Amino acid sequence: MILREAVEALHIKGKKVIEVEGNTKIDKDRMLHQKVTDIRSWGKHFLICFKDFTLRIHFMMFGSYRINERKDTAVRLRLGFSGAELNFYTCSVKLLEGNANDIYDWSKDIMSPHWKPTQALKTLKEHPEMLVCDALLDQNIFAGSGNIIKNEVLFRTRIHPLSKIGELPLAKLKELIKETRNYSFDFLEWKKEFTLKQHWQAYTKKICPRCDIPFKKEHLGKGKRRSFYCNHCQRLYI
DNA sequence: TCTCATGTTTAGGT
DNA sequence: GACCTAAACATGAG
Repeated sequence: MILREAVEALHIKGKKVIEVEGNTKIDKDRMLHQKVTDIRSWGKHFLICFKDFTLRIHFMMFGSYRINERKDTAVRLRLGFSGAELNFYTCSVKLLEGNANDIYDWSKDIMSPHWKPTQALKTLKEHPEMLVCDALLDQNIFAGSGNIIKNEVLFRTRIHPLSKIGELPLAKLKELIKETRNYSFDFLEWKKEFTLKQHWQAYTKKICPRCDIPFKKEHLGKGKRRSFYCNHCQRLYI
């Protein structure tokens, strides 16, 4: 989102790529002299659309970018335009064939204006055995959510990470969905202000700010990702 | 200096 | 095929 907004402000839409560089294995020359048709994002994917294909950038854990400046480290992909330059580092780069609208379901992107909570609800109901800690990391349900968001949303909604989706009362399930989007917007604002870390209530925390007892820290769910939670105030639905 | 982690894909095993 | 695990990526925080 932050990157997309920054790139939109460059007004490269309609402009042609005049320089490509970098150590990516993709056929980057395909973008040379091609006109950018759109700048988009879906979850953690950053997309630069061309007429017949789309460039997809995913920053994984350690990716970074620079706009109109360069880092000393090896560039994975550089796109040059007249008056602007984009540099991407240590990221996953891919060319997707066809139109992005045919590839991406925008209603699953938790920050999109096209986001549909009913869509998330429907998919969740199809997986009653799924653990909430897994659901909040599932990009097919909550595209854009990640491990920080998972921990913070479960703390805010007072749901234990090992709760089963099928055991949550409907109202609680709806609250979970709503709060995932809510927190994502807070996340975005705090990230822009460089105050994200200060606002963490659960993630990396040792003590529950609500009841002052020690948090549990465990690696839970399919991906064994870090979970910080309070055994006292986060209820286990099982 | 060392370990771990905002994430995903892929290769391999059972 | 379903399901799991480890590896790879490679930087920066604590």
